[in-house]
Amino acid sequence: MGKGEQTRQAILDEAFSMASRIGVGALSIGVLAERTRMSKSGLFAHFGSKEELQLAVLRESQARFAEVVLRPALRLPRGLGRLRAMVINWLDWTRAVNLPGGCVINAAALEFDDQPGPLRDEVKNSLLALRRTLAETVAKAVETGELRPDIDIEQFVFELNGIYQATQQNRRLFSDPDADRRALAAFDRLVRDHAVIPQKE
Amino acid sequence: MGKGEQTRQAILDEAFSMASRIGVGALSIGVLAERTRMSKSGLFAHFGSKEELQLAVLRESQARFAEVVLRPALRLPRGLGRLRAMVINWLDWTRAVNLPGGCVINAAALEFDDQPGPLRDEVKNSLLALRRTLAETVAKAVETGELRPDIDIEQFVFELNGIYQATQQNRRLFSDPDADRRALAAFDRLVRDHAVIPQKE
DNA sequence: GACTTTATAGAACGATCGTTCGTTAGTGTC
DNA sequence: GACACTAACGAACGATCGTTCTATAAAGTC
Repeated sequence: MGKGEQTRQAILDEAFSMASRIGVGALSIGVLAERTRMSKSGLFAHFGSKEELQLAVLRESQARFAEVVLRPALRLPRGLGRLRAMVINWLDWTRAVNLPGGCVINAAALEFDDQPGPLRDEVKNSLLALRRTLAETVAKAVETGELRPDIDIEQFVFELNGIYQATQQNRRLFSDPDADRRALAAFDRLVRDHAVIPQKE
Repeated sequence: MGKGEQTRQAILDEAFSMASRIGVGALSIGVLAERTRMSKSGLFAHFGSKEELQLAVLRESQARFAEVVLRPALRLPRGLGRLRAMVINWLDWTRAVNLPGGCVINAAALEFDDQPGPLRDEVKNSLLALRRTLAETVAKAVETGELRPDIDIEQFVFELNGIYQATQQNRRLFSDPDADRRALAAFDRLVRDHAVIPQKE
């Protein structure tokens, strides 16, 4: 890795953590330069524009997500176990990757959802990709015979996302110590309602 | 209503709609003055500080929410019907109140969840109040004998919030026409799983 | 070690930020 | 019609914004 690539990565690291706290939109080149002990212009040269920097942060986030959440889960045998692992990784991946301020992309989704442009597109594609992966994982739990073949997979993913969002809000805004437990309870109910063998409780 | 109060309200209207699109944090006094055809200083005088303006927007949002979502539902007889009405009002209250960019407070929750200060506190209190109202409404559906007496009400509200968040993301970011249907499906499943008489499908 | 390429710094740009000040215009009261 | 009070303005403040230059220092290549 050349010198340039190295500092670029260092900048990105700092930008990543900063964006997690204040949002991608509120990133400032001046402040970022201060934190990385560089000149504004020196830092700027690595990206060419603020928007490009923001995009880089979003891509960085996506890459780490794939590394920390998806990859480990996809190494497990397909089926409910893999799905469950993926969801659990997802629920607290921001801890695993040292993101003090929560998922950058998820926050950006609300920030840019009605501001057309490259940033919004990047966010959209990221989240769309995640949904596809989740959908495939659910589909495979159908193939293994653990989930019913007639389930609405889109609906299933929709509800998974709901669980994630609710968990994040409880954890981050309300510091709720029960957030994890609630998330798992919701997930279990979701699975139970779509399992092949209906289990009375 | 005096002249001052009148323009203050006009400013707030514009700020409200603007904040819904770009976020409370990105509000700018200069831009806001332009849009309301006032001078920056004239506008500024009504609030004294930017933060006070932002707080006013959050309070405005809370007031409208109570008016449009809670009040109509609370006039219905207590029980599942009221709960359902409340949730339905909640799900698209931003349309009813002409908020092109989605709920201001909900967006602010993600924006400020790790930035301590008055804004965060205001958001937190708003959402906490909503949760309390929802919890009471659920509790009354237990009293009427429609929901089981042993249910975990906090968990129920947790999942309601998940449904809301998922619906908003599907609608706003992905322009999903099925968002409403999915939300109702999730709500019905939630109710069914906690109803007094377990209904096989 | 000379040479080319890359990386960083420094200074300045015009624009916008939130805020302050002094002043003018408008409104309501006696 | 004089008076007090409120509402709005215009100009300016210092700070910061993203960006563009030009120049210097470092790294990589032969």
